[in-house]
Amino acid sequence: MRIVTWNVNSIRAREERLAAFLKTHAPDVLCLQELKCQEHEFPQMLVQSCGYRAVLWGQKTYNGVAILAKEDPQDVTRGFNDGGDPEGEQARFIVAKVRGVRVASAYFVNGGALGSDKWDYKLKWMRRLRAWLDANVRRDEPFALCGDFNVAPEARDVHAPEKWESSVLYHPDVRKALLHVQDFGLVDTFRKHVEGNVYSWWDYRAGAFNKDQGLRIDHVYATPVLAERSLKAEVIRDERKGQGASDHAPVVVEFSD
DNA sequence: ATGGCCCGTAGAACGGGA
Repeated sequence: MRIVTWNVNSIRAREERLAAFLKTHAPDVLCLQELKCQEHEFPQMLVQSCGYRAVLWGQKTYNGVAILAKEDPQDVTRGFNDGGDPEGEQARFIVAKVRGVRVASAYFVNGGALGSDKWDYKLKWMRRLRAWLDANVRRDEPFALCGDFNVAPEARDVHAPEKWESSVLYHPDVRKALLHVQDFGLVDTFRKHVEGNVYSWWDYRAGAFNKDQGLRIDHVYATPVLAERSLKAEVIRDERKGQGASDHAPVVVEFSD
């Protein structure tokens, strides 16, 4: 069972690439982030013509998450439903069950600038995620937390750690917040299989991709019972190449059935 | 060379991303 996470940076701008990706890589589960569209604008017909079913939580302009699978995703829930967003929760979290595995597609908060309101919201959102895990996931069930975490966990996940330490993606405080999420009992499955400097996001500017100046911020974390089934992991770097690419590349982790 | 882009919403630049 191949699970993929991919921040598409607008689903409508990525329709051709999405169809080609589904045909070429045929994942069993594809978690998408940053749809940037409302539910009625999502390309359901295209997805179905590729042999997939999609469940999603859309939002106008910003955010938006989806889970695609070859069969209908089951037991779908959207958001934390914890009352943590008085003005309405942002579309950043969707969970569904596919072939016995519960999968979450999460779009963590970026965080703007250090010390900003968005930064505070990011850290708070991650604490809410941990609380959601505590209340909704059993440590002995096969569960995968997939998505754009907007956090690079370790120095080897950052092309220039000393420079990025003062950014919202790699600041010590946000790494600590991620560890608190992980301490629920989740394994960074990618690092079971790949050592060294491998990235999943590169800035559009400055030829960052060609210079491989990236960060690994897209992840597939799993409960131990699922993580022990992981067989291999890779970043599909080809998807970041050429015209019309998202600034994120898909991350694939393959599990035994 | 320490800056370089892309997307959606606009209906021109601007907010936002990372």
